[in-house]
Amino acid sequence: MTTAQRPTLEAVARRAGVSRATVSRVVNGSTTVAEPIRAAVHQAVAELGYVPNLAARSLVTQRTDSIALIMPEAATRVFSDDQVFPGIIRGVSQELEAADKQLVLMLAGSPAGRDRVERYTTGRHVDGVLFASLHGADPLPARLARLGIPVVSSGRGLGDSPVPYVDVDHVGGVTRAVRYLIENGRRRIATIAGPQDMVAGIERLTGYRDTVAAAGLPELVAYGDFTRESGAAAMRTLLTEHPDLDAVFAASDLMAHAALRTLREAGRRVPADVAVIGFDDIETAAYTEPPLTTVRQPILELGRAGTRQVLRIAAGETVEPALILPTELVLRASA
Amino acid sequence: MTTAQRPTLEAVARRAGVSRATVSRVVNGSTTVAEPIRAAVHQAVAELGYVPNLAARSLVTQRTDSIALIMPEAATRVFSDDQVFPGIIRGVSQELEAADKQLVLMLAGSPAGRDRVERYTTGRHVDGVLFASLHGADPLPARLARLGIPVVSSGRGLGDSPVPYVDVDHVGGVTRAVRYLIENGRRRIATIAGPQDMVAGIERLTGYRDTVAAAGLPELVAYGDFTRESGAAAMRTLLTEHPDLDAVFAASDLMAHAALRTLREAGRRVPADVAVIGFDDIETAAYTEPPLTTVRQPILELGRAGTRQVLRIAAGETVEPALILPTELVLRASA
DNA sequence: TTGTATGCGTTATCAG
DNA sequence: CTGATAACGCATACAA
Repeated sequence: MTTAQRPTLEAVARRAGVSRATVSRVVNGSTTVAEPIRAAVHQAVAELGYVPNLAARSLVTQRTDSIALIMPEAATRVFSDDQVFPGIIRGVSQELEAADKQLVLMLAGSPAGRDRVERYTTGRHVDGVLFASLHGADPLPARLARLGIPVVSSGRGLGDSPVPYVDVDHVGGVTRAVRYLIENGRRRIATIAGPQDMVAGIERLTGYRDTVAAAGLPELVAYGDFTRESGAAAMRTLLTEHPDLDAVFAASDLMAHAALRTLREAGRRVPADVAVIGFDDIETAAYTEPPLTTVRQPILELGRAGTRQVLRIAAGETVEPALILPTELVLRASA
Repeated sequence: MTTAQRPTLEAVARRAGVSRATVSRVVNGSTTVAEPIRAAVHQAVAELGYVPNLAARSLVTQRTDSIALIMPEAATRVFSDDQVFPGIIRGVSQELEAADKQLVLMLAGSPAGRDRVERYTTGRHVDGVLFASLHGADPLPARLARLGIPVVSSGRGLGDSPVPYVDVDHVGGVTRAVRYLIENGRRRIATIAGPQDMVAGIERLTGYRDTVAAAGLPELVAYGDFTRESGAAAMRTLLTEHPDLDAVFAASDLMAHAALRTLREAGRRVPADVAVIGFDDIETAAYTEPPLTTVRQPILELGRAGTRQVLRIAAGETVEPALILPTELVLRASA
């Protein structure tokens, strides 16, 4: 069933009494076609319900008008209640819509997924590739770039790769947050760090370390992986090891949210006893109890900027090897 | 730059000293190839870094090995902090990964976006289409189906369309929730209804209406659009119009979350003064203050089931016109 | 301005 | 089991 034989250029040409080439010109908006002929072709197209076969077109034009967004991350992780990935997707989507390109979303958590991604992109099914949420020193971006595929990374990867990237100012944001805590008299400032195989995790920890060290304060560190569960566990650890802490900087809002609850369960008042600052400024941050003071990163813009870079490379332009977007401390009630 | 001329079947064939046909057989895993030749071809493929051109393959096979997920919804809406869309994407993604197909995500909020979607899908760039979050009586699914494109809707659309769908048991879930409130002595039960241009909004309201009516209780209704802001506004309206209400059923967890906060701001204790039940069971529900009692819908499974149906249709099988997944009342502290 | 002819890279049909 | 060869549907250089 299905597959009601679709009309081809040839069919339209016969119906309109012209050649295939002419139909092709009309369909692609060439201006060098006489008005009456153009009208006849348009009518034939409408009558037959002709739609160009994109595979055939790609074959000759060498373009697909679609861009891949690759997240080397299990789907589970990408779509937890973390707003970061959705935000990036949204930014990418906006920018592609403006450019009239299609978004091909590829989650590459498993090894099989990574294979698929590689086959698909190297198979020239997309005009460019945007990576997001790189772990460790992933060799895939550089490999694709070497094959001549336009590729950009949204959020820097580990190691030095020749792939252009867009990222936010992690260190700057964290520094402002920790300084704010210090200025408000906090002296036992702990941190719930993010995963240390990601630049975001590493740099946010660096920002914390440098700032407390500069103030002559001790380092109180526990590790999480940006999720709520890991944040709760890390907060419990911190409370056990450093019961006298008076502030916590969490490397993600989800971990901060969990810390808030864990602190309350432990009988600590926020911010009276312990001040809490997060990182991200996801929507939920305004609805926690108390509302969360946090470092806002321009997630949407991260996706948009990355996409613009890919499109520019695909168009043959050259782009800046790095683009850093600003972060900002958003004051609410938790610190 | 870029475009380092990619090797073709032809090149591999020359290098291996065989014909194109043979290379094609090896690449596609045909068993009718002598072992030494197969080895030679594999080596040539590896040496040249050959990757099949997917457009060319599609052109002849009439398949693309990719499925489109269409959300007729502005990106802003899809990726707010609502967990529903991400959950569906995740389910679809899992199922497609298992089937070794690619996911093409299409947000079609704007009219231009809808055009793109139509061109792209009718252009045979995908083997099938899954719709999610239909508004009103969207004619697009039926139109695509008429063109012979395998299409399924995840979440039913309004009006009677011949398109197969997968949905959850909205009415059943809401009925259980409202009955639970009644059994616990609540008598002034209000609802914050969802958008009435969506089946999910309509049916959840219906479930509420039927259940309170059957118990001889009054209908106290305010409307929202599933978002937090709309939930807060609706809650304020309800408090003004029915200050004596003792329970609220909100048609989404986000609206329930906002209701929780609005009630607290109004000096009402939850659940002592007012019981609150939501719908969805997003992750945040377990972290609200107090933790939210809610109707869980199997979001992930909604995506997975829909995807399986599309794949089956694309494989030439016929599928059930409707598939209804169960919902479940999850008791926490808010009711 | 329009038509003709060719090629894009594969797969599939047929002989051999 | 392998190799020619013909589609697949379109865009474009070139000719008219």
